[in-house]
Amino acid sequence: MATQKELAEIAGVSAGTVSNVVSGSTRVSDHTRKKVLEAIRKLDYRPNLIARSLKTNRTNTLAIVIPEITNPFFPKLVCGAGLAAREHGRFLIVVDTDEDAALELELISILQSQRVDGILLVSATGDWNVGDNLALLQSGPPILCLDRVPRGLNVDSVSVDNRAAAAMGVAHLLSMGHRRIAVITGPLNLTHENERLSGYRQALQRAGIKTQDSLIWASTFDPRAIEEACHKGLLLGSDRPSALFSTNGFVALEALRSIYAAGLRTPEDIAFTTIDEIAAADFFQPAITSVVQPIFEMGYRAAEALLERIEKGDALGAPRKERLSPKLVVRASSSFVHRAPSRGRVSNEG
Amino acid sequence: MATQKELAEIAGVSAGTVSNVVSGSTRVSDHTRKKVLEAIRKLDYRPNLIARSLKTNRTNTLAIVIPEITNPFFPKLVCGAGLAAREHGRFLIVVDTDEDAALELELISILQSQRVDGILLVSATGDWNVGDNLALLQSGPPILCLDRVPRGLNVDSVSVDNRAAAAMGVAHLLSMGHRRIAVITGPLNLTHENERLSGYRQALQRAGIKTQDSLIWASTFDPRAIEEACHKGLLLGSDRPSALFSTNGFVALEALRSIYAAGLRTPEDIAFTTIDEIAAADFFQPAITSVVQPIFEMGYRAAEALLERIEKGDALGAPRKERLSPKLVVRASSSFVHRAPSRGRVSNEG
DNA sequence: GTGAAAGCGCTAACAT
DNA sequence: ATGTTAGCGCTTTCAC
Repeated sequence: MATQKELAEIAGVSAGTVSNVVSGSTRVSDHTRKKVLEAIRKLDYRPNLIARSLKTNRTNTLAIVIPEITNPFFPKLVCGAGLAAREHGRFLIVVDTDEDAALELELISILQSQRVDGILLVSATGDWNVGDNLALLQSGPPILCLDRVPRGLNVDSVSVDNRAAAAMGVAHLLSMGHRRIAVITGPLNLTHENERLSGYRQALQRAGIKTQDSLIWASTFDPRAIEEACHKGLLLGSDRPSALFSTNGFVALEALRSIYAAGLRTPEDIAFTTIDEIAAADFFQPAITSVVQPIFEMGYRAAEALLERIEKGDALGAPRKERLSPKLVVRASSSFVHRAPSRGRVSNEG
Repeated sequence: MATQKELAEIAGVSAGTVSNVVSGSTRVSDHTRKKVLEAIRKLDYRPNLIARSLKTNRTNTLAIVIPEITNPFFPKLVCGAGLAAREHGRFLIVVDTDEDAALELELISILQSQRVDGILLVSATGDWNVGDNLALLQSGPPILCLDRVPRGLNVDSVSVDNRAAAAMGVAHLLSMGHRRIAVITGPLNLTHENERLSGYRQALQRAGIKTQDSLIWASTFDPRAIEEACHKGLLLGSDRPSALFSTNGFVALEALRSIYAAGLRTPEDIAFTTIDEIAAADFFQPAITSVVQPIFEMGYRAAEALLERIEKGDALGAPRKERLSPKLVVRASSSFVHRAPSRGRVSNEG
């Protein structure tokens, strides 16, 4: 691949002048510019950004690190961040950690070594105080946590008010007349899942209802674990909760699978509400009530905030924790249906 | 951020020795190694990959360029490619073009300037002969086209046998007794969509059935366009096709929306089969018959093939066109149901 | 307006 | 085994 030096020779000018044409920093006469552009065309010249970055100490690149690209939640986040990055003339690269904390650490380290200008992190790690990796993150280009805000990482963050989101959904179920409401969560070592569980407790407490451990189904992102938790919970028979609240879309889809597999219907046998819209949501009959997060906006806003931090650095002051508001979309799955105790039943019919 | 020079000073050795410790190329005595490692820890040193790449002329990075990260098809591709890249010690970055040909070109150009070692391209551009951008792609790091194989880009490619995939699906509908089969496609300027249409024609021809233009619903990736095409086609009343074949998962989901919105059922009112599994497929009642592509494997194989090209270069010979085989998964939506002509009806009931 | 030259951080060939 | 040095391709003073 051609270099500026080669261009300079062909165009009969100095390398510095070529650089001025390419990056447009200094004024160049129309005549020489033309000659240089001609040479560029002839040699298929592409500026070597590696060399430029080494010199200028910036890459014009932002990275977003996500745990699981196949979970439809994250692509939406990426889209928002991508738009903001582009609007600010930056390039956004996406990296997938496969929900693996060790891989996440390695990839972040590479990105830092790559000298990206900043990193948007949706961490698979709930607590960065564990281990001695924290120092690595504190030095280097700015990191902003989005969606998930791990403990021990004192950086900017943009996330949804998770506690309010859950409280909102559970309060809605309460308002529909439900009193025996179960919650199913993802891994509780993740702060946002924890916050959502706490929102569930809060809503019940405000309604004067005592939380029961048997109604808190703490699970993981493993479909089998979710199925197991649901199966156990749904087997309660006439003691079965009248409503189930899921703390995220991935778990929700698996939970619905279990509910249907058990031959139960929403909302007749068990009412259902979840945080996040589930995939192909409009095909569900009846439609699923959801607490909707502004995912795209969260990505967009996060990239904006990260860029501000990059530009201003410490002048921006201490880490800024931004929270966006979710909103409730009421549909049919959360209704209250009077139920005779005897109706409770579990089957494996498809 | 610390440099090797600074490390050298602290450790009381030369910069070259530090480099040897960091990159492990030459043997270093345990004693000096220890001193250097100590300094690395103390200064939070992260090697500057920019500088390394400038020197070594490789970045250890592969890029995958996809048209639309929110379409669940592409994340699966990314996963496969990511695994292969990791297994070969490379870093994979993902870039989204938003199905925009101009943006795609710009992003590829940046990646080339970034000197990634190779690019996996799922192009939004059907024909690279148009315009004068071809030269840009031919020079620079190797590109491999996957899934979609645009015209005019003479590079390695890995894709599915699209013609066979469509022929397989349509042949299945024929075997179920359907004779009047419509097809709905994405944009036909994309070669893979074209190949699939051609597979549809082939299957009908083999069965001795003449294709009718009114049964070929050429659409785009715009949901409204798909809806319109379906609406028009489904309005045919008693003349309505007895089966609909969709050439991809995105279109399929929108088509099903239209079918249901028209108050029709699969397969009773219109049988349905599609290439690709649709999102939340197992929730559809009856389940949707699909021609399934080996998406993950395609991504994996593509990254492998690209790496071979990177290692061996022209020694590998002319561009290699690899085709993977799809397979048919028969479910309930494709059955044949005898239909009284009068049953045809269109409504807007939800 | 243009050219000459230094240097970004690193690797690798060579010298010791 | 370790130090010295040149140079990757670019930007950016500083002269002219």
